[in-house]
Amino acid sequence: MPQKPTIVWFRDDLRLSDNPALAAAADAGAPTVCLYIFEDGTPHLRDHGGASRWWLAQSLKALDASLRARGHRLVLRSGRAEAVIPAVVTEVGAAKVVWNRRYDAGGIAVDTAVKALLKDEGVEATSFPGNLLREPWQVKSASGDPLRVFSPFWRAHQRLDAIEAPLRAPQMMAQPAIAIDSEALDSWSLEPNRPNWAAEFPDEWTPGEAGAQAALSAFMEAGLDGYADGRDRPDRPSTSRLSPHLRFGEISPRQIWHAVQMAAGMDGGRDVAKFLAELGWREFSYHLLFHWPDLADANFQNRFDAFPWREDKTLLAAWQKGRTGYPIVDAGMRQLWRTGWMHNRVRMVAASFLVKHLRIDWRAGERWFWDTLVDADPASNPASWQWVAGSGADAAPYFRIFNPMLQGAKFDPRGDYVRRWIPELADLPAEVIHAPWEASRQVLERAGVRLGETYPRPVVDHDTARGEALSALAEIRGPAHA
DNA sequence: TTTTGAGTTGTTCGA
DNA sequence: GTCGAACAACTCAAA
Repeated sequence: MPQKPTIVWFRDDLRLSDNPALAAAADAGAPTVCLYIFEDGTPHLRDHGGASRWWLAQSLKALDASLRARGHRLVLRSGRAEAVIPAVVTEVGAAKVVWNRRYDAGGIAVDTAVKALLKDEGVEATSFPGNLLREPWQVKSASGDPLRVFSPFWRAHQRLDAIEAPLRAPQMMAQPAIAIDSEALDSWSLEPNRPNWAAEFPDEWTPGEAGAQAALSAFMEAGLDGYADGRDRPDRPSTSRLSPHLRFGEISPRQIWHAVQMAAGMDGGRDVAKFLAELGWREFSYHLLFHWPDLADANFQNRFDAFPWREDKTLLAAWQKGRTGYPIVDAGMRQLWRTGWMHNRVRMVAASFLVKHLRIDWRAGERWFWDTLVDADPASNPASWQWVAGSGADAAPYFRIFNPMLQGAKFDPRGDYVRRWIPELADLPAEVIHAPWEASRQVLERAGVRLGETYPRPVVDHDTARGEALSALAEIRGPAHA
């Protein structure tokens, strides 16, 4: 009598190494069925955005290829997990289902319901921690409460037990005896066509576990040294670009943590500490999402419920298309559209511009990023938008309004980043490239720039917009009301 | 128990 | 030119 199979339910953990659910299944020696469910359309779950759908398609192909190299395959199904899981359990006669946890309210609700359904059927269901360094509820203040400020959170996080070493990919996984139907990936229409706006994505990215490991190695070779300062420079390749790999769990934070610690020796150093703190921000975002489940919908500070946001479709569209007339903002928005990613420093400037200069609700920006970022993350995206808006935990001071010209001059001093993404400004000298409207007529003419024709004039005046933002913020000043 | 100081990412103004 | 102060309100931990 062969052992009954175990179903490994893959979600945002599309990797074989350091995958606790997969390792547990393999160690138990039962035949392993590797399953992915496309759950879009499930109520209270957030559907993938467009760029995420592209990445997901590539990542599923990569995972399937790795499994096939081991004589396995990835079984694809779509629909609601509460229906799909019991159906597959019946089809294969599984005795057990395992998965790695997720932390958004909708996902938790689905997983809890699935677990209950399986229990009723006498099928074992076990979830594992695999996608964070620590479970969100493990980090607490001295009084046992969740933390709302990053620094105390990160200190408390680091005071806990050492981070365990990552798990190896399973050597052996027994095959199920029967063939299992799989849907065709193409039938999900994850990849765009007419137009194929992702045409340039493959030049930028290698989704999948091998691509993630390669990105980590490349970063440790070239980017980690000098990271503390270099990470602010969008004109340089000095960030890890691991975010989409982490988003889909092609690499675990624990693998990154250990690789970087190993490379740095025990004492670390400023660059390593700064980089690991970025993992800390991801942990903090999940901590917030777990304890405040409506993070993507509701102002963390409810006094912002009274903020006089502007509904202006024209301005929102100008921002989305990279046509605000502020080069650093537009370069970022165009990088986002073309590559599915934007440098972190520019994200802050572009987000601040939408929220403060245009006074458009941060949720509109959050949704745009959700749709266009390959790393669109259910925790980091809303947490960071709220941080920029000033409505979030650990709020930025309300008076912190990024000046796009100063930010450009400081972090893209030669203008190379702007030139790369806004070719119509490529011939402008560095002195005026972050404020073309201040250039003389001759300089503009020599560079072939006609403001209002080849490149927009600023959609708002910085000083005016700043003043208006400050008075709008003054309106909602004062203690938060319960 | 109360107090104190610091808190990812900034800008402007006036001396 | 440089430099420090000012720009809220609140959380958290150390003293």
